[in-house]
Amino acid sequence: MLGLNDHRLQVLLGKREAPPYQGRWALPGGVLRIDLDETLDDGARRVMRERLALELPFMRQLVSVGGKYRDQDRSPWALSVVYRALVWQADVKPLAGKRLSDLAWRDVEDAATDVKLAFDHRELVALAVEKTRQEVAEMELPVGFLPKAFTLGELQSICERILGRALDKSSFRRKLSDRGLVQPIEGEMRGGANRPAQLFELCHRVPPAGQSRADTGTKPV
Amino acid sequence: MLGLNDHRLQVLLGKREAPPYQGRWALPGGVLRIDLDETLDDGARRVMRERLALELPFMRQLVSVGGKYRDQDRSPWALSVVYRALVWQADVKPLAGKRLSDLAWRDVEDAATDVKLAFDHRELVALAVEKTRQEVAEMELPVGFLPKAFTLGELQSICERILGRALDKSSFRRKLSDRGLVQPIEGEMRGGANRPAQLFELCHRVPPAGQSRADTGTKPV
DNA sequence: TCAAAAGTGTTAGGCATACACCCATGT
DNA sequence: ACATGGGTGTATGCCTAACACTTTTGA
Repeated sequence: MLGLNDHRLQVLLGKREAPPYQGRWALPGGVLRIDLDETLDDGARRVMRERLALELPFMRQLVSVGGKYRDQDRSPWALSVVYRALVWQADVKPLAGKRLSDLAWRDVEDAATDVKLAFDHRELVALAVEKTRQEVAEMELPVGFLPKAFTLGELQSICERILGRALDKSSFRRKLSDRGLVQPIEGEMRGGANRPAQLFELCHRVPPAGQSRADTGTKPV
Repeated sequence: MLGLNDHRLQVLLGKREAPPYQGRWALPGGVLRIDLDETLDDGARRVMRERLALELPFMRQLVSVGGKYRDQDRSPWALSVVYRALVWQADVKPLAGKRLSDLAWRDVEDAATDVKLAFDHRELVALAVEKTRQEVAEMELPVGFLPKAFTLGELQSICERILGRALDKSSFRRKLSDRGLVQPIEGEMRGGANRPAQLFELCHRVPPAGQSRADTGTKPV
């Protein structure tokens, strides 16, 4: 669970109440319920719903890890399917139920280098951050993470916070329009203390029949 | 299991003897043995070893799929962790044991569009091919798939067969040397019916401390 | 009038494609 | 001699980072 606030990208960690790794920070998770979950994705959504009372549209399976010694105090073999979610921290009121004594947002840079996390969760955090940044760098916009309407400045700021670095305004906007990812709405707004900004929304249509950008790996010879 | 022959990239399919999907072609698989497999990767290796009597160095987990109705004739819930392997067809003598009545190599283009494959295996084939091609296009060389020594012509031919399209010789070689992926060996060879070719091997060292190519997503501002 | 953010245009350089060209060997 | 594949150089064009510039509002 990666969360964005006004400043930076963070990851939600919980402190484990019981062994293994008692007292260590870990990624929150849950167990699959074959009576409730029709698919893996369903299970991931259910766990998030139970924990956060929130419907998460932008979840993505990252990897599965499993092994004999993964959780040997409780089971002879354990398999975890790792999902990533993206949320606004402001939208979320996570509650430390279950087996966690505490919950906290932690900077991703921190967590990805903290060798004291439980299990292999440090690597998992690093993987999630890397994948997410790669997606944003390639302009796969974090759908479901965006409001219905946003200004280009806001969008850029979101991407910058996820990437952890500044972007060039002009290049950013050209890329957006070249690939036809967003379109203006007719109600402009956002006039805080300066020039008002045009509002945009996502284009969910297929790239409009033309050519522009296929990118299915089919490069010319 | 993707296999390369002198001409093209193919995928190994088996014909199912029993329901579900009796008589349909499917990707060969096996069940995890928590008494034998210490990790998921171990399990994947063991299944391949049992089926092909071959140690496969270049396996990669692609995705996990699971659901209530995935294999409902045999189990109320089924989870599959999908791996991809790359092999030389010539090195492999697969035998149709277990629950398969037949085995065959099939062109990947074919299989990835054949709606009659069992389960969701058409999508899985398409995914495996896409990922593999993307790796090759980005010059993540198929390690373990290459002989210890090879000529640049051979390497290019391998990549071309995987990608299913021709590559430019000059660009291909420049990319290799720019990124320091291969290095020449001092014993040259391969003089069939024309000029002999220098033999190369992979560089497994980290990019030699300099800068050249970091590519951890850290682009300049 | 000034600050601050929106919005647009231009330039320079890196990278990859495409192509042209020589080299060495067996037939 | 010539066909075949090895090996190398070069130019064109695209994409993008970098930056300069104008516009519009509130204070």
